[in-house]
Amino acid sequence: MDVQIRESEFTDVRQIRLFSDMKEENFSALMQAVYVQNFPPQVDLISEGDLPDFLQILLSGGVELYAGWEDQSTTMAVVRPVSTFILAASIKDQPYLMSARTLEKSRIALIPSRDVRAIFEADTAFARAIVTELAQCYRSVVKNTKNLKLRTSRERLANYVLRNHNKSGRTNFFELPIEKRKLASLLSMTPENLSRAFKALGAYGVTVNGNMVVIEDEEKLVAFARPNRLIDDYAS
Amino acid sequence: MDVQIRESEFTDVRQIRLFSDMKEENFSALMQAVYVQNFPPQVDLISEGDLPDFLQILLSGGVELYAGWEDQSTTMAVVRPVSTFILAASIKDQPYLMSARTLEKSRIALIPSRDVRAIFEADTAFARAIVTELAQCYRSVVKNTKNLKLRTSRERLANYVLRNHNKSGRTNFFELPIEKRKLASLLSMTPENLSRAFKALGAYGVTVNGNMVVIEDEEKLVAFARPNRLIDDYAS
DNA sequence: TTGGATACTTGATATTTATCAATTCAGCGA
DNA sequence: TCGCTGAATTGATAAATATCAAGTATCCAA
Repeated sequence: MDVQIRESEFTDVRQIRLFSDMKEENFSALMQAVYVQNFPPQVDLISEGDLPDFLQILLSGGVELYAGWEDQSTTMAVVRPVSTFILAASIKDQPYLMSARTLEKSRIALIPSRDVRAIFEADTAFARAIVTELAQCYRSVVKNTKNLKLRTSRERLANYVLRNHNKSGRTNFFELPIEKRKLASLLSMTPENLSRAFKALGAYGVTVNGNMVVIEDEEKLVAFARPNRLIDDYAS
Repeated sequence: MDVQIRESEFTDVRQIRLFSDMKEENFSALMQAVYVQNFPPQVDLISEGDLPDFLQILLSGGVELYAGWEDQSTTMAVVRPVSTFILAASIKDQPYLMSARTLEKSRIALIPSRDVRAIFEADTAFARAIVTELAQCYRSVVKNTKNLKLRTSRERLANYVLRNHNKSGRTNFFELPIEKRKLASLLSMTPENLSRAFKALGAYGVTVNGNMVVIEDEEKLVAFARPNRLIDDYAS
């Protein structure tokens, strides 16, 4: 089952912020402990409540983070390569607050949490990178909370469209990276409501055909969405 | 305006997790840079979007963290002594995502962010403590997101009541620590809706009189609220 | 103690969002 | 290519939540 990490993936991992400044010897030590697995779509990787044995790094594919309560479930985030997930639980050695499953065929590197914590003690650059990464994660969740608390579902969708529009190079179209029902859950709405919200954005020059979203009049959409850097800017 | 930090406060600060394991010399160095200010109620301490000059430590009183978008505003959290706030922004040297104002007469210690970052480099125990603290903050916000996305406003209120009930030693009553309209905003509802939600909890043995909340039948309330450790447990 | 400001409550109504049911559509394996 | 399955859409309705408009209670300062 387990496979060797590929040379190109080794380089990819080295380049993500969390590892880029580490001493070579410490990075090598971590990579010694790594093992890589391939997963088909829709496979559960971790379950909320479990204890974190591994820090996971998504090398290719896509992962959904979701959470449940009673008989409900909601999509919390979507992880794209190359990036780590469930860092906070690994560091604190506390139970996961979210579950994770693959969205597509995915390759994932696993580093024993124990090793992460060990190297953290030994490598100041790594420690600093972890702090930066955690602060970044924290800020992302705060932005998401503001998005949820201050906007209606239509406004959330409009800003989601704008963010993806920018991410995909400001061409006037982009492809939805996830199923609509997952997008609905991510934006805290029902699929029916999402469908109607997309229709409503027609008035601001947005048309949808399957996964394809076309922005015909960015200005109009911006006027409606009123994006804000303290909510929608992922970088800061 | 500025005043000296008191001996007892010095001890209080030393005891919070963030500082408890630091080397004595580094802690002293940080405390050299500290200055303390007294604020009346309803004073703005920081504004979202500003750059973080200081790490702030609430010594006594209470602070509200809030955020706005367009002409709306929402209470994001309430900070109680002794604890730090806006740590993530200070560490990342990025603009605040939230504003802060005093709820009551408060004493606040301010440490220049620069000094915090300097000592962070020098003291491993401090670095580790910051990581733990940030991971904790991150997990709190994730729990809050789950609370928002998975529960109705009544369920959020019921669980809020239970959490405060537990915090206040499981006597069958407690006093609301903030105004109802702030509580409403914290729980993402209108004051009118909060008022009605409290009434609805009457069916589960909750009665409210001014700030006093009485829990007559904990079991009934628990059956309705269905608290969950991955949402409502602040410790883990 | 008294007046005024402000919070809180209550009722009526509007808006937003969810639910339920019925199609329609799209992808995929036989 | 057909037919199956699950996703997406659409319409009708219900529930949750917000808004608006009075009123009532509470707190604080003169």
